[in-house]
Amino acid sequence: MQPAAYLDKLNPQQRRAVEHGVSGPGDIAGGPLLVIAGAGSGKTSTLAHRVAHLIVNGADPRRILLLTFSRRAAAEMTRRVERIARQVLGTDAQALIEGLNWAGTFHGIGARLLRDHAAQIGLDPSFTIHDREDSADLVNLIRHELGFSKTEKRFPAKGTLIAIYSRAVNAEQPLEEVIGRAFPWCAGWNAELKALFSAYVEAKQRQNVLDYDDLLLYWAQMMTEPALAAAVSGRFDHVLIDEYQDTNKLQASILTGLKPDGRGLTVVGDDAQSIYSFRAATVRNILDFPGHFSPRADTIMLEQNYRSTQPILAAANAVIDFASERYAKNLWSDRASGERPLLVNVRDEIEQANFVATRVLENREEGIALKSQAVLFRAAHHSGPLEVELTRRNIPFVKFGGLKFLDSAHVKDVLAVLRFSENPRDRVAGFRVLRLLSGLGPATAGRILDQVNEAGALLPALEAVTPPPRTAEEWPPFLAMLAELNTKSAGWPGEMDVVRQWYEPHLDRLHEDAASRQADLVQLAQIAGGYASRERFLTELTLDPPDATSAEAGPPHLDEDYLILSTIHSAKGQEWKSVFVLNAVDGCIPIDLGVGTREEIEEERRLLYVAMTRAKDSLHLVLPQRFFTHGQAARGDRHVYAARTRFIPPTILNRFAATSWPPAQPVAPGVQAAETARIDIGARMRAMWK
DNA sequence: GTGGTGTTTGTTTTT
DNA sequence: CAAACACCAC
Repeated sequence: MQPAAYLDKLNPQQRRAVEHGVSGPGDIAGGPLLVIAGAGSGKTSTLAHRVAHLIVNGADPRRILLLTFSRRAAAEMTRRVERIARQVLGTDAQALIEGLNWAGTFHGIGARLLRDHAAQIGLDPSFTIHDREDSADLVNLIRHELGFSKTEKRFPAKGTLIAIYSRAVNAEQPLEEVIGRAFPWCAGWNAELKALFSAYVEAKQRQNVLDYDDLLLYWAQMMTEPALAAAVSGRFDHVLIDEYQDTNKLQASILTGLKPDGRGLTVVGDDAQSIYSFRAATVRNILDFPGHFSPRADTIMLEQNYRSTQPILAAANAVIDFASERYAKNLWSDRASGERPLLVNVRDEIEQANFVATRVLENREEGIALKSQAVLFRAAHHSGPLEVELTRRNIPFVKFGGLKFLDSAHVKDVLAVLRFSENPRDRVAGFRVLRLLSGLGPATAGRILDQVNEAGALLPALEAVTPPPRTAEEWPPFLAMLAELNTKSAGWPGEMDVVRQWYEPHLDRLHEDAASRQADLVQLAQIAGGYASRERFLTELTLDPPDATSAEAGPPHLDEDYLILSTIHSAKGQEWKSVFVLNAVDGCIPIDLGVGTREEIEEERRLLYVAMTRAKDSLHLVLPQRFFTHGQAARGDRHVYAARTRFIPPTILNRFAATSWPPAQPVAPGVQAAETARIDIGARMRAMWK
């Protein structure tokens, strides 16, 4: 074997990271390693090379745990590992990489480990998983049961409650501290909150459901029990974690349990890109990592940026230079260019949409595919006017982030039926399903679920129920459907069709726009076909929902070209030739809700940094000057004026070029308005013949 | 108890 | 401006 020729194109730092602890074939157990990887510094490539290098030197891929931030990232990583390994090992690589099946998110891997070890921790392996909304629904149920919905002073709403609970769990902080620091307006309810959370935990256990936090919490608890900890840790020789800056204390505890002495442990991340503190992620994890071990973990910095041109990087660096605490690093690029990032002033969001659509098409004429361009924004609804404009101009786009189609009522209904069948004790699912029947409200549903619970089995209990008179007609088909699911005769994904067939008349009755919702369900059935079983489908869909509406639509879309729309959060780890950042104004970046504490503002600053560093060749920040306020008639004129984001103060304006759009014209305002109108009508006339 | 109607509220990012 | 909530008629 040619010694490590495949490592030749790595720079010295990357190469050190890849070879850390690997002395030669068979001798590959190194101490803990921290890689601080600046934006665009080849982080994914370095991690993939390291995994491949370990395997090439004899590591057993079945005993490598690779924790990533999303399943998409895990798939991408696996693909790259395979490509690298194939260069060295030829066709043998295929079989080896198939063994690399412990790659996924903390939550996904947690779910697998918990099912594997369910018996040892008193868990029924058929547990179902509640997403955030299900958890909130269950909390709400308890909130009512305990009488907190009728308090004299307003009691926190379900969303707030689950947020408090989740933060306490993930930050490993006592309730008092969480409320004091993050939810000061909820102070004074400590005793009530404790009672409520205690009831919530009991309810989850009775119903055999786990929420997102439980997947981590149970895993962490397993690691505190020596025998179990040994069993779990013993599965893995190497543990590698990507995006470590976005992990929380609970996740760090899991790692400590897995690899107490740090041998075989590699974490990679960039403190400057930490943007998930609302999920209790703490940059302290990455800052304090080296000191957790003795001797200290080795730290390697990747500072050469291969992605962006020098002017883009200089502007991004200027923005992040104001950050208060971080690993000092000096990101540099040798991709020269004369083009500074552009600050584009536009009149309002309508003009912003106009500008972006126009520039995107111009870029496309110059040979930059739509797919190589992205529009990024702070909040999902910021892209609303742009989506209208893109549709009008027939520019295809795919949107990442924001509302998923899994959140729509009809999709949740169908999933609830499957979940109820899988785990009859799942009360949130059962409640939702029963209430689909006409004449059956919350009271009756609650009573029926109590009976199911007592009987311990779904079908016998339901057969014994006398439904209310108005439900009588719909009851037998309902039971027949559940019975068919129970026999598993339809197989998977056949069961999906069984449910859809039963659901169709209810859909027609409940929703005006039944037809378009029916189309969504066809798509859901198609997605279902991609999973091996009902259990895997339900679990993985909850933990890794399709992140774009048309992302899973299948092959027909693959060769089409489309523009990327994405929240900044969902843009993590990605790059495009041309990037547009919408609403680079105070109130949007930073978002007006996020300026409460200094930490929140710092995180907003990092968000802008992440957005800017996605761009390879061209970067536009768009600044609408007026925003029309909500809560007025469609053509109302109430508006507010916005200022340039505070993260680009006058002192660093020289890193940018500024312009206005549409370009100023030497005509009177009245004439200009008339011109705008004429263009608009012309477009409509042309559209008539499309 | 259910389901329809009118009123109020609160509004980010996601595993 | 949508969803949660309160209220009222069957």
